[in-house]
Amino acid sequence: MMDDSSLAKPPRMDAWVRLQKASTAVLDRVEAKLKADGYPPLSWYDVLLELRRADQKTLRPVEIEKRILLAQYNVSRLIDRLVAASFAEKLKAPNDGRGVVVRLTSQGEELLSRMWPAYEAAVKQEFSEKMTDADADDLMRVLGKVLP
Amino acid sequence: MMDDSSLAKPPRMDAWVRLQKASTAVLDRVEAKLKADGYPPLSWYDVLLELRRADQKTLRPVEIEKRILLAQYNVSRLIDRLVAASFAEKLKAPNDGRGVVVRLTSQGEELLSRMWPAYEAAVKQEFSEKMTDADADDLMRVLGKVLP
DNA sequence: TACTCCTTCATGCATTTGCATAAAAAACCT
DNA sequence: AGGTTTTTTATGCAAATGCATGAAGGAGTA
Repeated sequence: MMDDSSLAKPPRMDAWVRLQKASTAVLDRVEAKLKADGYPPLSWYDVLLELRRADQKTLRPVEIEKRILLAQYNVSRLIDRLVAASFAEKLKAPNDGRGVVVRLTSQGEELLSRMWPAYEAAVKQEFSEKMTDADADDLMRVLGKVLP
Repeated sequence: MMDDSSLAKPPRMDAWVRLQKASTAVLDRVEAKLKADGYPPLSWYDVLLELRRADQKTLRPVEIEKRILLAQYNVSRLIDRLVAASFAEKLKAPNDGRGVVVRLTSQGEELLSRMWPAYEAAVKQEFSEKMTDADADDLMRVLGKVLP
């Protein structure tokens, strides 16, 4: 992940490499646990959670795209999968002939409730348990600097 | 990415969410820059770099699998793509009839050299520049706790 | 040796992603 | 109003990924 041509220690490049390794390692393990328990991918959870938080439990796809980190065409297809699984429904957007509106269904809410304990437990075991609150604050502070 | 059912602040769950968002956001931007300059994905760079570091610039696929974070079948196919692009070559492994050995080619080395400045610049702009060395040390320390 | 088990690597098939583009309505001109 | 640009969403096709499985050699053991 990095060159070693410069002999002076480049702590920020090391940090970059570790950031990528650590985050994907932990994410892989958390997703693996959820899948082992029969749950869908975390991206499903993320979208449904945004819907639950939203006014009327309803969002435009564009809004979903802004909140989670997915390309437009991926959001479009993820929504279709959620609809096919009855966790959300698609309605015509009022006041905008192009648009669509996605609404959380009761089955979607039920999935969120059922999934949360497993999700929380997995994150706890793979992540939270291994650090202190002060560590978490450090992460929040530093990572806040690189966000959009 | 998280529930809000508990009112007490859960700083470590927030940190988990931010870790995922920040790392994918920055990675996306770095990869986008590299692609815009006509370079292959970072996973190619990662493998070639491991090869360059290795004895004889040669590694078994299993070793690659351990060093980077990819499933066995993905490593197998990534290697095939590298070979097809002449950045690496596959040879029969000595002393192991099953095995294969992957060796960096001169074109692979050349790609590494050419790609490094673009890669470093992108990481600098999207990541390093936004924090201090002390911040990077904090990241190293905390993320080190959650690694394998 | 013969048997079983493990490791290493590849691959067919289904799902997901990326890329380019299309279609349709809105928004913004002049 | 008429014309151009932008926004919103979907989709065909190619590439990549995940999953299950297979093939073939190595390792251990009786």
